[in-house]
Amino acid sequence: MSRNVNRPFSPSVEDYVKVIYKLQQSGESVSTNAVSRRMKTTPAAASKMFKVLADMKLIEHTPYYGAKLTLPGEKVALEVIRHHRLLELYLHQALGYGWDEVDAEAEKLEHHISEEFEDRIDQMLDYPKLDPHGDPIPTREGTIEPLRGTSLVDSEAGETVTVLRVQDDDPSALRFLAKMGVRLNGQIRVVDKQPFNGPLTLQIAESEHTLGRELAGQIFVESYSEQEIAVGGETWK
Amino acid sequence: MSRNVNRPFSPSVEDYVKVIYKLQQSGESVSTNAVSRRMKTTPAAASKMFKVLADMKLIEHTPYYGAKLTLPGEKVALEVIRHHRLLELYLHQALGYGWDEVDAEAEKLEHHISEEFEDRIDQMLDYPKLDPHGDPIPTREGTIEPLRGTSLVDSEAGETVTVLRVQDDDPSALRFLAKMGVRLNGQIRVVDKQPFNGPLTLQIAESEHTLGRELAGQIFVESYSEQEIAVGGETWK
DNA sequence: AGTATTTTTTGAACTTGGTTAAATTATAAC
DNA sequence: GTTATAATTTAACCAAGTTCAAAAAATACT
Repeated sequence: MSRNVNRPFSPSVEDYVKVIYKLQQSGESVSTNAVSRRMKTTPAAASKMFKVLADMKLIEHTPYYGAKLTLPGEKVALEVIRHHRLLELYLHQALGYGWDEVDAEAEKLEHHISEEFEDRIDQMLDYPKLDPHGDPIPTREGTIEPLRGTSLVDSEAGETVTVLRVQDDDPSALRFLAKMGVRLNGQIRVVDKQPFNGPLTLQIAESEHTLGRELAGQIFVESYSEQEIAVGGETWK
Repeated sequence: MSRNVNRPFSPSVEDYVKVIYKLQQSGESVSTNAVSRRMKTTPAAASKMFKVLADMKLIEHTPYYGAKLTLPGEKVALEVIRHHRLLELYLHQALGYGWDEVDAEAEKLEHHISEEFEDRIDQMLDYPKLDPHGDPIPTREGTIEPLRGTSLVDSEAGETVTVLRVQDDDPSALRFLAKMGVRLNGQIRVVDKQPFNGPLTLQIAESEHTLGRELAGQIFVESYSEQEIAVGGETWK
């Protein structure tokens, strides 16, 4: 196993690359605007950083159009994301952190752990494949499984689905959903779906709840029949 | 417990304060030179930083003479040291890090863990009092027990002593001592002590070893009879 | 005491990552 | 197709933390 033993990139560079990676999953080319919004800086800062990243060959940047990661850039992003998701799972499993707490702590630590630390918690967790929100953990080698599930908003009334993944960025949303009974690998029956972008009525465990389109969009599911065995992230506080 | 919930100091400031704390344990006033040597920067950088720290009221600095921590400065230092030593012990106990490996990893993480993390590993470790090298772990409240033991070089031939503490800065020295059988809370019999700053002959477990004054100076012991129960850091890889 | 040496501080300059305001380019609207 | 608007980049500047070289102060030497 060789792999970049010394990560020569600053936390800031790592963060930009990570954000670009996530943004380019949805749309093709990534704009300075989109990046700066996510990073809570100004577009000017992102624009400058794009130049730095382009010099480092981590992105290809066509001025006024946007950027996309190079192969090395993608490797860097996946290494950071690997750290993040391993840390999330570790904090959850080993230290009892809640669903909603892991993201913030992992965010701070992801740039500062050694490969040694990464390997040890990976081993401790028995080489997990998913983080506590159902996101795939990249491999050491820099590969990653595709995101699983389709959005709950696309399910039809009457369907019963299994929760595979939940958007992890907003702690209060996570707490809200958890309180409602939403669990990874748990079942949800779509009782009703109001038209005109109205809320969904869901049956979770024994009780019924209504949920707005926005939050429902953050839950990714598969039809109940086609389940597989989940490998990680299946325990809860 | 209130305690400074947001640590508003940069990693750099925290590091300087920590180094000053350690240096002022031996000599009274701490010089920019001594600090810069430890931090592997230039005296100019330390001199600049002394001014910053003085403005922050973390140190009192008399130009051309030296500096010492204020009470708030000491609190900051002890908080950082608490993080460091808790992390060392956690890495050792929970993740199987070796004696010699914990310092470097803790060094990187100490500035980036939350109070939440600190509390959780503290609890996980059952509120330990000593780190894996026998150094006392400061309390949340910013107090610390005095360093235990007297240097092995001051022991006389014929004495049998218990190892209470070992200097932690040099990993290769730690590996060397570990290979020789030096263990926290282990016994050492001083068989002989050559004059003219010559080496000591030690009996550790069944075998005899010779050890130079320099390394012997890094081992802190107490006379075998006056032992107490050690509360933390007593297990080994 | 007076000079030489060492230590400490200061000043100018650089790097990284940020801001605000102005200029530039793309996109949308009529 | 010109014009208005929105997005992007550039320019000038700030702050933290560093370096190197020079100046200033303390210490040591004889």
